[in-house]
Amino acid sequence: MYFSKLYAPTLRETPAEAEVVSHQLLVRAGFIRKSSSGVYTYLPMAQRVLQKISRIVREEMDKAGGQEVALPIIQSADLWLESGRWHVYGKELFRLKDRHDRDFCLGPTHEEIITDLIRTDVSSYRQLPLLLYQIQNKYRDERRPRFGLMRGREFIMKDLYSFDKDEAGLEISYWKMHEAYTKIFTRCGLDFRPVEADSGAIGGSTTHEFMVMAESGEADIVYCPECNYAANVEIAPCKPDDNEQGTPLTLEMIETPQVTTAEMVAGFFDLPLKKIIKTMFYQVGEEIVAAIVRGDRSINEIKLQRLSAADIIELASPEKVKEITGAESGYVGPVGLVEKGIKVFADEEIKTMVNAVCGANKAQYHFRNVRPERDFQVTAYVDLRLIEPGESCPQCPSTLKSARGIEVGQVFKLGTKYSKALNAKYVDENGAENFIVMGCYGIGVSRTMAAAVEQNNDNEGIIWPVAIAPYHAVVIPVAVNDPVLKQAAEELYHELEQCGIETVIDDRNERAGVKFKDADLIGYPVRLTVGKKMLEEGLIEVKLRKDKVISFIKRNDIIEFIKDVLENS
RNA sequence: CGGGGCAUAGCGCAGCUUGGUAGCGCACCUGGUUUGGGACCAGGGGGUCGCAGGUUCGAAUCCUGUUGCCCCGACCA
Repeated sequence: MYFSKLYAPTLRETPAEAEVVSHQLLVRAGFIRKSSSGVYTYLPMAQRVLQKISRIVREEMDKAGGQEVALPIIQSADLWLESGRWHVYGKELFRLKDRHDRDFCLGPTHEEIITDLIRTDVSSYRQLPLLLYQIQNKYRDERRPRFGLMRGREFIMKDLYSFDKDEAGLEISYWKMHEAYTKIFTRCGLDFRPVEADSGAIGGSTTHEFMVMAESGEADIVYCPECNYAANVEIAPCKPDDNEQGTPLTLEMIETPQVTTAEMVAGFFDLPLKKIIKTMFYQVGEEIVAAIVRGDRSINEIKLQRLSAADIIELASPEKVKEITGAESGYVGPVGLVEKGIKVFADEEIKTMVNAVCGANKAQYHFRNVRPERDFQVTAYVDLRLIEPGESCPQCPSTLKSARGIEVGQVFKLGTKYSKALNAKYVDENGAENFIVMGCYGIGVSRTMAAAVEQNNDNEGIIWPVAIAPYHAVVIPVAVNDPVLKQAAEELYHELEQCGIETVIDDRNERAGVKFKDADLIGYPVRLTVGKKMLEEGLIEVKLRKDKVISFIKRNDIIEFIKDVLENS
């Protein structure tokens, strides 16, 4: 490709609205432009990257037995009413009406559509397992689109749905996909981890999220450096720490003016934070429940939520807290709550606390020498806290580290949720009807592109992994008005192209500095400069984007050299 | 959805407080000089100042409304 013809308008300045580095660089390097909030146009460079990612995804899906389909983006409300999600999906569903005033939506995901498809055409166990996938635009009217491609309202996603006759079959499909995902992200050249995660509103038991490791990621994860354990902090199980024991003393109420936070309480009583009991109230549907953890811990709301059937839990309003306890938050505690009919969920660590301190449910007072069970009742002891780095790995004796990740894929076991809702059954070997057992497996293709940039960049620009780079190499003739140099660059360019090395030749009548800057910004893995050394000694200057080293290779050896570099990257 | 901010040329911004008919840098076009890390000189094109009302002799500037966009939070495959 001749750069002079390439539609890749680069920008010297960073657009003001771009916050994260992937957004800034993709805009600056001429890959994307914003159309409206959370909606982007992909320019030729981005399109090439997306197609490379898609191609890798397709190859691995096909290898795993998947078959590609194309599903409607405009979906009738009827199916969504049938599955019940028309009302529960909420405002994130892009809804529209046709000229007859009938309801439709733009597909945010395709469980309804695909289940509808197979329920009419799949009727026998002989047709199972079946793996169908699609790579298409998805639509979600995000409350707050942000971070460029990372959280858009229109985005490209691969979804594969598996249909099995039973749980055992689903188990096989699930791990097949897990393996395929591992291959996909490995081939894309990304540093990633599959992590155990919360299955959220979609339901189902097991789920893994595939996280590209990057500081800018939205997900907090913990992982073990020794074994393969990794989990989203939302679900990472915690082992209770041993509490300091001692002779139980008598409960006392102490006046504690203006002492409200756990840190202040600890300071006031001259005790470590771990001797404090922290009490939080949550609104769970119509009910208010209390959750208690040690002062040095945080409550994991996901774990709390899993204890109830409610979809949403949120911190109770200060008014509610006062109404129930008679005190302001800061002076609340678990004593007497169960007697008032309030459920109290205590973290497992609470159980063995001795001579602890908690709010007295009376303004300006705390209790000290509190002991669970002697001084207050709990509804249940459960794992309720947020894990912290440095805690021990659940699988091995090592300690966990923390990291942040960008979720680029997830694998879910759906079970029979949708087949039951939409009545998708098959007849088994014994002639009995059963619901089809489903799984769904998504990869954010456009998000993967952004994640790749997020993980691979420096001050100068993007550093594309070879497998998904828009082009492999750029040839820079240092002066295009020197006919000999220009000719040499042209020949090199054509030879590279003929060898299947995707190349851009920067034939613009620009100073070399401009071309170098753009090459770094765009992030071609290999840069070939044709300059004085070519004319004088027959040497081509080679620089790899990912490192600083410049080497000179004989013109005759250059093709083999580049091939070698690309294959080993 | 709560809180905050912004909207002036393709991009980044100034002008607004104190109304007088729009400017800077980059980009773009023409000519010339340059040519290994975002060159220089000269000339040029491009904006109903987000939109709609209002105040005023006169509004980018003041007032009201409205739309879009961004950030923080809540929420989320």
